[in-house]
Amino acid sequence: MSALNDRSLEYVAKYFKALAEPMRLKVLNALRDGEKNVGQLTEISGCTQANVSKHLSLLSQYDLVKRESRGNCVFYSIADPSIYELCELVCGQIAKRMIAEDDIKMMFIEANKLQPQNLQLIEKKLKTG
Amino acid sequence: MSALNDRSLEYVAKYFKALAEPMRLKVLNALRDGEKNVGQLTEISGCTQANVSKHLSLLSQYDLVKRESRGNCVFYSIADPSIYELCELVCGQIAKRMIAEDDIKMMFIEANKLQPQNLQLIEKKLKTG
DNA sequence: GCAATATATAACTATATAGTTATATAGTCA
DNA sequence: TGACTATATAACTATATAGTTATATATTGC
Repeated sequence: MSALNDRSLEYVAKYFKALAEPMRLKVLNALRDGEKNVGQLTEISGCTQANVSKHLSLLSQYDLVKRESRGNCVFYSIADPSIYELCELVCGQIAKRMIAEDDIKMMFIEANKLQPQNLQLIEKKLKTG
Repeated sequence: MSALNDRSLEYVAKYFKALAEPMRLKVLNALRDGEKNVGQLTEISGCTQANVSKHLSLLSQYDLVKRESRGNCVFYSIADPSIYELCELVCGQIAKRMIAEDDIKMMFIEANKLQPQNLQLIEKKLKTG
């Protein structure tokens, strides 16, 4: 990434964007333990089949998943396991942050003698900064 | 990422989203060789100062950059160099793909005895799949 | 205090896209 | 062939956000 031109930056950005969706991450996560068909992924994801298909189409477009139709079904699988490295890197950083957040929460609770039920308020406070 | 709940997935997705913008990648790239102030980043990015400030604010929110105001200026720097690992991973995958694309282009040109000027048509074709 | 500079924010527009429902397409089995 | 199942797509709505211009907020030096 020493001398990336604008076109390359757009390409990289689009790649990150493909991973920047909770539902798509959920699908990719579901494919960790092997291929699944659209029906299974629909059930796991908890949203409509149409939506899952659209996400799979996008993931396919970026070569993040492989598509193979067998009989009546279409099976999807991870195209390149190295995307999990990406996720792990991100998760590592986020884990640190979550722990930090939890620390803040604990301190907040201590300091204000709050009931755990009031955590929602704190969450809100943390979100808005 | 073995048992990520929905909240965690959202968190990871948001993190990727912070990196899913060409302009933000440009800024991060500009910070590779050390801190820069907003004015410098504005010049490098080629967009308005307001826009750069907004992007920096977002990057700051995700702890991707550090903020330090000295005198009249505000200097930003990379908070955690490991984001470049992420980018490198992505770039590696994209590089493969770009080369593949170029190969297709060459074959296409050969096969159709096209003039290089007609590359736009091919680009379009490749985009639409 | 006042002018000048640097950065941040508010208000707005335009665009992209996640999600929905309804429908089309393709494969299976009688 | 026709009913049935599985997947993909079209059309639409709602929402998020990148970018803009104009303005507010600091900070410096006079």
